[in-house]
Amino acid sequence: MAKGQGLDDQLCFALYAASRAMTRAYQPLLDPLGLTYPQYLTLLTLWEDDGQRVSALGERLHLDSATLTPLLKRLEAQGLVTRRRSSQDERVVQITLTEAGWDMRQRAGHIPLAMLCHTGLELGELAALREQLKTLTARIRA
Amino acid sequence: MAKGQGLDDQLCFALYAASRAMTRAYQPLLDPLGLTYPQYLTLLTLWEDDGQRVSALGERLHLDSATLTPLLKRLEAQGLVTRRRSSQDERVVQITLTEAGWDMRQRAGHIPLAMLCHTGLELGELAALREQLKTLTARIRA
DNA sequence: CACGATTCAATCGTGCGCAAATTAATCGCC
DNA sequence: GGCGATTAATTTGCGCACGATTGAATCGTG
Repeated sequence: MAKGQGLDDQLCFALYAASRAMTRAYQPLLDPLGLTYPQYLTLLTLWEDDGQRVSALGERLHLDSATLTPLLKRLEAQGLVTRRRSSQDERVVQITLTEAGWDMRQRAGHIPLAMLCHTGLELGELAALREQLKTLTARIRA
Repeated sequence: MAKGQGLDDQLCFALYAASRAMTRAYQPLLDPLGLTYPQYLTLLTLWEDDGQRVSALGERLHLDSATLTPLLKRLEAQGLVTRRRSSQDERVVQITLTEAGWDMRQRAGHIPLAMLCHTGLELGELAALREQLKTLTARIRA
């Protein structure tokens, strides 16, 4: 049996397992807000930069419109965002936070710190791991 | 604006993005074999330990039977595994690799090294990152 | 101005991922 | 042996992800 071929030797499985564990860890915090994990990430993006078009959100989150369109419709149905065609360019749909969408920012404000505690990582460890993952992601995508 | 609240500050997003980037990177290698990424991980598990029951696979992969049952049916439809009820306990379904399932191990044998090259990581870096992710996963699940 | 190429979002089809409900078999305890 | 509790897998329903296609608006070039 060649070495490095087992499930537990694979970085890909460690990533896959960690990512799903992380998603599950967020769920008890997001459920009371009526949000899913990708919806929360989408709101994080909008809180940083409101009024983005769908394609810009997609570039930021690395999701395509086939994923975002229905997700944004669900956020709209919850009254958190509005979807409006640009008058300058009718192809473009701009996503804008509603009052409730901005309010959600406060309601979700405790989540990052709660998750930081949950991971049990020092701030420095967290930053180091995050940067390693970003580097890895950039290399993989290249 | 509070610090540590932005999308790019979140470890969760770095993990989420890295995991999906990794999955996409495997795809060109798996497509010719007719496998998806979770199917490949499932086969890795079976190559290590053939004849496992569905619940054992689930514990190994941290997937529940609602995910595995249809996935395993698709692997069975491709002729890579057989699903058979245990005669000792009719509730249990045992998953066994077929000849084609074992052959696939050779056909997929180049993938780990190819992906290692693709990440551009040294063996030591990879092992370190992998162990950090495992530790993180264990802490999150605790 | 015309018209092919491009861009943008939406749609369609497939395969996860997981909570909740279901069905069938086994276990435990009397 | 009988019967409620438990266990194993399946099914159902929903929300991502993503490749591929579509349809509409805009751009670019002649």
